[in-house]
Amino acid sequence: MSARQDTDMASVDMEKRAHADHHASLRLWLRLLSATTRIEDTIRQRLREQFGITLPRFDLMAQLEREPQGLSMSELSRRMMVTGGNVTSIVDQLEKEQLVQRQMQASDRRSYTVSLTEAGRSAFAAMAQAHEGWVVELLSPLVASQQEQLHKLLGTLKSGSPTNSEETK
Amino acid sequence: MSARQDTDMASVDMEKRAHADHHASLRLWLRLLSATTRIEDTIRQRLREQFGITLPRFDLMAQLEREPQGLSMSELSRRMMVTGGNVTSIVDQLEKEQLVQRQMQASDRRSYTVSLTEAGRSAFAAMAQAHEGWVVELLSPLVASQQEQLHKLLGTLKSGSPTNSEETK
DNA sequence: TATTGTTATACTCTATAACTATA
DNA sequence: TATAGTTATAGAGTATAACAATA
Repeated sequence: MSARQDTDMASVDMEKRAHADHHASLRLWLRLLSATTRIEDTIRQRLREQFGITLPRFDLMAQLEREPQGLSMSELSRRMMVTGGNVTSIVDQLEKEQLVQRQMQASDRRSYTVSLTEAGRSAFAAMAQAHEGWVVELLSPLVASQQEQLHKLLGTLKSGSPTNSEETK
Repeated sequence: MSARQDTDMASVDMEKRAHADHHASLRLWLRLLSATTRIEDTIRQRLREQFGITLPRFDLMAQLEREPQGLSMSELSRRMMVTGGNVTSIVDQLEKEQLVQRQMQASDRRSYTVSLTEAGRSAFAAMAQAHEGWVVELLSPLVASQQEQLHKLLGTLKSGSPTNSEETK
């Protein structure tokens, strides 16, 4: 067998392997998407039914709960990765229900600080507890060691595709 | 050490363990959600920029591509897990762009068969190829064996939480 | 000029419900 | 009556862009 032939065969094998891997990646992605969507939809539905709240509103409250001193609108916008107008609308709704409050900033009169009210804090505590229970329930098909494994694998993915072969800009 | 004490200590340990596990589950869920959302948003954005198509439209075409003989509106509705009116609207748009076609059913005049047109098939082929490349790229931080592992773990999750301890109805 | 936040608008996706035609 | 599909409507979530107030 010549080196030439070896190279040809190897390249054919690599091509086959690449195709198989591509299909495996696609199957993995579809499974990742459907598993996540199923859980997310369940949580969304239960939040609506049991607490009359939507996921973005819950998420905004969760951001505020982690920052007792409050956050500016622009910081909320950045953390929730949505544009400013949307944050205004969510905060408007939550403020109407007296779950959050806007407070003037002495230092910069353009800017507000948004924080949970006392009612908001206790409402969020109840929701967060239920939410955690649902998550535990929905992930329960995996035992603790499997969950740990999954957590690690997803951590590798989280970083944002560092082996990106596309143009950077 | 009495049996009584053993029981107490064990139950305290179990409680601690349960709390730790709950927080681990929550962290896992947040990581699962953010990883999936990041990939989904990237794909959604590229589909829009490069092909002027939305994810639901792409998904509908993907369903049809797998069934060359076509699908009824109600079957599409079932598979895409959205209500009928939405399928009508998506099919309307795709039909206007001549990517899919409605064909009368001889057997039941209430029902249509929707299938890809020739243009739809070739347009979808181009999109699907790009899509697969993006998925491969976005999952590339994980090597093949890790992807396989992830696929298995998600398979356990996929079934729909069989250890569901909540009321069934 | 740049930044913070609001307002106005538009679009997609979704669900519900009333409707038409056919079975 | 029940089913297949359409239409109308409403609401959530999102983005863009114009705007006012302040820096």
